[in-house]
Amino acid sequence: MAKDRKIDLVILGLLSHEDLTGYDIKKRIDGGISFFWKGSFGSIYPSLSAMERSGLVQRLKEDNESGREKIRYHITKKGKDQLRTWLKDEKADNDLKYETLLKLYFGGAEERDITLRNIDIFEEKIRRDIEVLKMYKSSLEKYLDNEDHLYYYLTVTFGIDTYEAYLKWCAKARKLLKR
Amino acid sequence: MAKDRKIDLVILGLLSHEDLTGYDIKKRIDGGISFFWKGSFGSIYPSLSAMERSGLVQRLKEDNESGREKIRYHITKKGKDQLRTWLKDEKADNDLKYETLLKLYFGGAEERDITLRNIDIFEEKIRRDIEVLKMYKSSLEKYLDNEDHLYYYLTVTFGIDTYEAYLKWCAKARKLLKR
DNA sequence: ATCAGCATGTAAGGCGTTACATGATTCA
DNA sequence: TGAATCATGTAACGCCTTACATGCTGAT
Repeated sequence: MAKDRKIDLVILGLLSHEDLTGYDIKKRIDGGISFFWKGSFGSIYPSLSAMERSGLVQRLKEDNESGREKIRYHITKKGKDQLRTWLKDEKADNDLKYETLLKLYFGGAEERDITLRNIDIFEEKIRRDIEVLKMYKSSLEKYLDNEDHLYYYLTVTFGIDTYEAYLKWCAKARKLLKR
Repeated sequence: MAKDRKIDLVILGLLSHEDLTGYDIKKRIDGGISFFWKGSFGSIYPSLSAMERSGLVQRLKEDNESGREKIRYHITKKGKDQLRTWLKDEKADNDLKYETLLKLYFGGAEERDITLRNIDIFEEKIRRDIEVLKMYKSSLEKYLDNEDHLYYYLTVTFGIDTYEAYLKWCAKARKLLKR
């Protein structure tokens, strides 16, 4: 039952780049990292409150121009230390749940057409997603001398490379199933 | 809050191949499908009880040779229908959580050596896992005329192909980071 | 005026893990 | 005789999602 709220680390990581509101954090997660991590408001806001209580992040007093409620957070020294401790920790679980592969594995319970259709759907989704990643890639390529951008770039190329492997596999699988 | 216990489908899928005990099911999950799905006793046994109550699976009366407690389950007609309905359902969420990529993305908070080390660890794990997959592959190749084996084979090649893409990416990433 | 997007948060509940509890059997 | 494996199950608890609740702001 070790405390293992990965969302905390995601938030600390994002805050190590810039000060952000909970809403901003959600947008950052939905943007560049959503293909390998997800997060909802229902986990972000409680995490921010908890981390504020334990001194990992700080509320910034906004020059409340409007009166609109908006809480921007800043990472503290303690928060940065926690982030670095996690980065240095050698264990990392990559927890993959491919429902598509599950359906493929149990495909024998239905007609082949069903499996072929499921592969098509998977492929279509990947084709759409890879386009987005390629756009990210080309905009990141221009600033590889920026340290952070280099890291973003590497995650994006990871995505593109694996997605391309998926697409090649789809073609092979289709061929095998159509025989 | 839609009921969405995927473990139920995993179990129904496995039972569509053969009658199994809860313990057997755990072994099957840890074997061929663990690289894309996981499951623990704490979810398997409650799922079996629930599915028995709703008539998706049936206990088999063992010719209790020994007296040793052992409950083998059989999938019912209703269970098979549920499995097929799921296979035909076009939505499939492939939920990937790569903690390694998260650490990579936030790598800027530490020295490059840390990131390089994390890539090494990732690569070592993949190299080990790909060997296992290749063994599965070569034993499955002999029986591709068997419908079920064809499906197992396809999931295994999916794993091998993507893992090979990971390995290529590791080399590229290392090169970029060492400049 | 209306609607999309900005912005924060809570409540209920589902899913799943880890740890625990228990005991039989097989094999060295 | 002791360890590994077979075998079933429960309890506690953690994490997260979905849905709900609320209200402001900016653009059309």
